[in-house]
Order: sequence, then C-alpha cells, then structure tokens
Amino acid sequence: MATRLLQPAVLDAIIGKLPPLTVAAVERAKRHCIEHGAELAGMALLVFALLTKATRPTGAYDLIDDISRLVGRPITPPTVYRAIEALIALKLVARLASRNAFVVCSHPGHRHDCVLLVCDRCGRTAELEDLRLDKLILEDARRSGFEPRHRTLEVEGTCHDCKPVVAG
Amino acid sequence: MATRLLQPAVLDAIIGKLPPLTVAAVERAKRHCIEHGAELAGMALLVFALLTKATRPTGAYDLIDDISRLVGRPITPPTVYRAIEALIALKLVARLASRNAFVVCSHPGHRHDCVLLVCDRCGRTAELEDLRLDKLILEDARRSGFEPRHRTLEVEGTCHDCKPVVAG
DNA sequence: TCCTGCAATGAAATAGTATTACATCTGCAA
DNA sequence: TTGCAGATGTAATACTATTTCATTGCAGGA
Repeated sequence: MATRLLQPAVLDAIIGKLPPLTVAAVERAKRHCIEHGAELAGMALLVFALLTKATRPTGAYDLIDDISRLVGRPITPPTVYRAIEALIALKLVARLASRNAFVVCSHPGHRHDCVLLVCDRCGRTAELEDLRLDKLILEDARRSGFEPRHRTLEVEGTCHDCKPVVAG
Repeated sequence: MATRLLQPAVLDAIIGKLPPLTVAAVERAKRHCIEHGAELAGMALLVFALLTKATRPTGAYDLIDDISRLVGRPITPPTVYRAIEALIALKLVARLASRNAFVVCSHPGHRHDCVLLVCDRCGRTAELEDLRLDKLILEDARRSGFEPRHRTLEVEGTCHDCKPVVAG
C-alpha cells in the first residue's frame, strides 16, 4: 500500500484521539479483515473510524469535510468514494440508498445484506437480522424467474427513543 | 388546477400519440384517482404517462428532457420533481432509491410499499407482492422497539429473460 | 542497484440528482 | 372584481457521484 500524504503516523494520531469505544471497534474490524485475508488501512481505515464514531448515517461530503479538517488539507471526492467502495466490498459499511448516506454494519462478517431501521426523527439507524426474510425474498423472487444477487432493505419509522410517550 | 403553458389540448395530443396500452393504463390510473378523491392531471399526468410508456426505471432528468422535447420548451427540474412527488404520494409511482430513478407501480391501489426486482442486465423491474414479508418486517422492527412507517425493498439480480441459458 | 509493475492516492473537471426561494398564472368563489 | 388556493414557471444553487489522468511508494525480479 502506498501512502504519501496520509502518513501512518498522522493516521494513528487521528485514530488515537477517537473515543475508546470507537478505537476498540476499529481494532476489531482490523482483526476481522486480517482473518479474512484483507487489510483495513489508509483512507479506508480513516473513513471506517469516522463512520464508527458517527452515531448516524453520514454523507460522503460530510466525510470529505471531516477528513479534510483532520488531515489539514483538502481531500477530493474520489478519495473518499474509493474508500467507501472498498468498505462496502468488505461488508463493513452499508450504503443507505434512501438517503444517500453511509453507515457501519453492526454485524460485520455476516454474508447477507443489511436490514436497516432508520429513525426519521433522530436519524439513527439500527440493524436487523432475520434469515426468514432473506429466505422469503429469495423464494418469491425465484418464483418470478428472478435470480437475486443483492438487496436493499431500509425501513423508515420511529425508533424506541423517539417514540412519543402517550399521556395517561 | 392552473395550466398556463402546459395546456390541456397539448397534453391530450401528447398522450394520444402514446401506444394504446399506455393510454389504457393512463386511463385506468385516472379513474383510480377519481375514485379516491384525487385527480391525475397536468404535469403529473404527463409524467405518469411517460413512466408508464418506459419499460424501465427512468431518471428525473431523462423525464425533463423528454417532456421538454414534447412540449417544445425547456422544463426545469422542480416542475418534474413536484409531479413525481405527487405521484409517489398517490402510490402510482415508486422511487428506486438504489438507482435514483422512478418506476410506475404495477399494483396501484395497494396500501403497502413496493418490492421491486431490478434486473442489472436489462434494467427492467418487476414488482412483487408478499404480505408475509411485510408482516415479518413489521414484527421484527417492533421487537426492536421500532415503529415502521415506510420501507424500501429493492432486489438486484437477473431477470428471467436475461438469465443465461445453461448449455446442455 | 535498477527496473518494472501494482495498488493506493492525488487532483481537476465534469456529470448527475435534487431543492430552495420566489414569481406568475388560472379558475373559482365570496 | 377581488381575493384565494393550487399548480406551474424560473433562476439559482446545493448536494451526490464519476471520469480521467497524474503521481507516489513499495515489492519483487533482473
């Protein structure tokens, strides 16, 4: 890997300043990658760390701004989009198609696609897992002569914390 | 309703030149709207007709170009986006979030959201209906303390027509 | 050591998608 | 006719993503 201006020392310094929980999650993801013959480093590592720190979906241009500030020079869109693409391929990050934003996957390592619950009040997302869903979708699709390769399932609504309390 | 430059006569002429099947579908949608206290007219009618004629998802700017050509003057984005918004509210059209495009709903009148099968070879979409899916998603979400309001479910893969034929 | 190729990164430009804010018009009704 | 509501027109801008090509640093072989 080549790292010219985004030097490992700079990267480590940035990562080191993140909250402990974020750092721990990043370390877990790193190990997970290594165990699967991949590597989480450079720009992808930085993007993953920022998405992990963020508690809600983040747009590419927010990442660009944040990273530019952190490294002290302007970062251009392709740099960040490439990192995102790599992270999605590793299934560490998911694209929130309904909002043109990105979130970390809370269950990396799972082979299936995410089910994302998106709160339209606070913007936070939660991830769901239900193999029956995938099975049903697969069956339905095949019955129509369709062979699925990938799916996008995003549910918009109100999360537990934002649910209005009924007076009484 | 006010129609200054998009005059009913012009609109009817455009609609009339569409394929018979398209015209029939447009008439059905019109009736469906009337039965539900709404009206399908003006720009929304034109957009619906073009989306019905198109056999695959269409981007907003393709619609803008087509409409501009049809009415003989430049149409600007808000004009078309407003029409799309109205059509989505009527559940006559669905947004294909994974591709930033729009398709007509093949089952207008259904209360639930669409399940779209999108072929990544020919680009065509098919619509699926399975109440068990919605039930499962609703149950799963509520178990997480999440109250769904709307969902996006798009399956990418290969449709029947594009499926490679296995030699033998 | 030098060369060569690969993979990640840098940068400029442009393409594609969507919204904001405000002006205008039509038909209808008070 | 006056005023309103709703649809439309328009300019400008915001936001999202990709194309294209140059550059860098490292690994491995001659």
